[in-house]
Amino acid sequence: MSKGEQKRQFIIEQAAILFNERGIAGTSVDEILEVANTSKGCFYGHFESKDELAQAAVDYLLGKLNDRRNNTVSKHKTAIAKINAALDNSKNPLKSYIEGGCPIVNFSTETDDTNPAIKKKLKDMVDTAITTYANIIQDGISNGELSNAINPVEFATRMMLSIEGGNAICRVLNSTKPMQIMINSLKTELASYALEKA
Amino acid sequence: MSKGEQKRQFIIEQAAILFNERGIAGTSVDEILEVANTSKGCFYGHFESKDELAQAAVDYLLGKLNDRRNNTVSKHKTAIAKINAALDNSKNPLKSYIEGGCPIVNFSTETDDTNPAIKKKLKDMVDTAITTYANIIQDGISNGELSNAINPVEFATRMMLSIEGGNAICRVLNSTKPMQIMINSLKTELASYALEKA
DNA sequence: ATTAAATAAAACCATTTGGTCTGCTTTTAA
DNA sequence: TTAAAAGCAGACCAAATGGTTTTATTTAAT
Repeated sequence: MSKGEQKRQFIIEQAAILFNERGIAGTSVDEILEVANTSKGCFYGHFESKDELAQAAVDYLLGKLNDRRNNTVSKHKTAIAKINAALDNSKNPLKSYIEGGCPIVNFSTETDDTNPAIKKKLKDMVDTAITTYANIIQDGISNGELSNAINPVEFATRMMLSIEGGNAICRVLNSTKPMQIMINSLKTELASYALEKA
Repeated sequence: MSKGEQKRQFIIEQAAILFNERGIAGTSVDEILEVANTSKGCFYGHFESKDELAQAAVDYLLGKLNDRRNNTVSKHKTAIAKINAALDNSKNPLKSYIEGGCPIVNFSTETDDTNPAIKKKLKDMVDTAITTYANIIQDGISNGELSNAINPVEFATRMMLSIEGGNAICRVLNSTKPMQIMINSLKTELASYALEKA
């Protein structure tokens, strides 16, 4: 990676934090320059506009989410272990591995009516996540780990909803408890579908 | 209500829609003047600053939420009917009775790091809602409608999480299905705690 | 009819916004 | 080693921002 590419990447990463914390409209280019330790000349040498940076920053954050999920899931063998581990990824919404919390819920409101390109990125991300979880559960049914009484898409959807809701609510309440309650509940429910090993 | 008070209220209501849709930082005073059909002289006659209006707009939106919940809940007699009706209030996140969707999740991100006064309002609102739902369930247990196997606070918390998550996810996906799936699931779960009438 | 409140219109201000341009410095590849 | 390319700092800009004030007109209550 050339020096320029490094700088560009650094700007993206630093801006992503601000965008994720305060929103895109709520973050000025000057603030970005400050945290990225750079100048306007440099900035506009790398990006055509603030919006181009916003797109890149969202890509970066969603990519991080994606990597983390794939990584987590691939570390485990059984469907239950995979889902449980995925849930645990969201254990602490107040101190997330992504500064500022989950970008899906963070950007959804702001971009819903104003930035269709980013909205599309978020949609794809949610679709991918739900599909991933549903497939894991479906595999679990197929190989006899889980009862076919569980509905994969339904469970995956509820899981996604709860995680995102948990992110928002926990931040508002300044407490991780709601998320913990919800994770435990989903884990218990999932375990109840486990079949005895024949 | 005097004419001036009417105008002030009208400005609040119109601004609330914009704030709720695009965020506070994402809405300019000039845009507000336009939708409220008024002038700066009039605006600053009623509000000291944009922030004062933002506070008032959030109060207005949360008040609407509160009224709706109280109204819904009081219309029904049994705990199950009350909770089910409350859930149905969020049935269609894409066409909510509050334009722009649920203000809790809409404002939570933007104000979390930037506006402690509004953050506090949101927190109080969430606390109130969870407590209300938990009390309804507790009453249901007390009067023999529900099994004491249900944990009121836990159920109320998960309910709140799911509703808010549903609001965000449905808007991202441009579909009401996730919310419907979740509502049905919670209704079924709640029904499973119903005791036979002796 | 009188008076006070409400409103519109517009000029005005300081600051901030996103963005451009010039020119100096550093990389980098031949 | 050196020249071209890339990177970068900072002055600069026009437009928009939030906010203020003045002046004049309209409306509503007494």
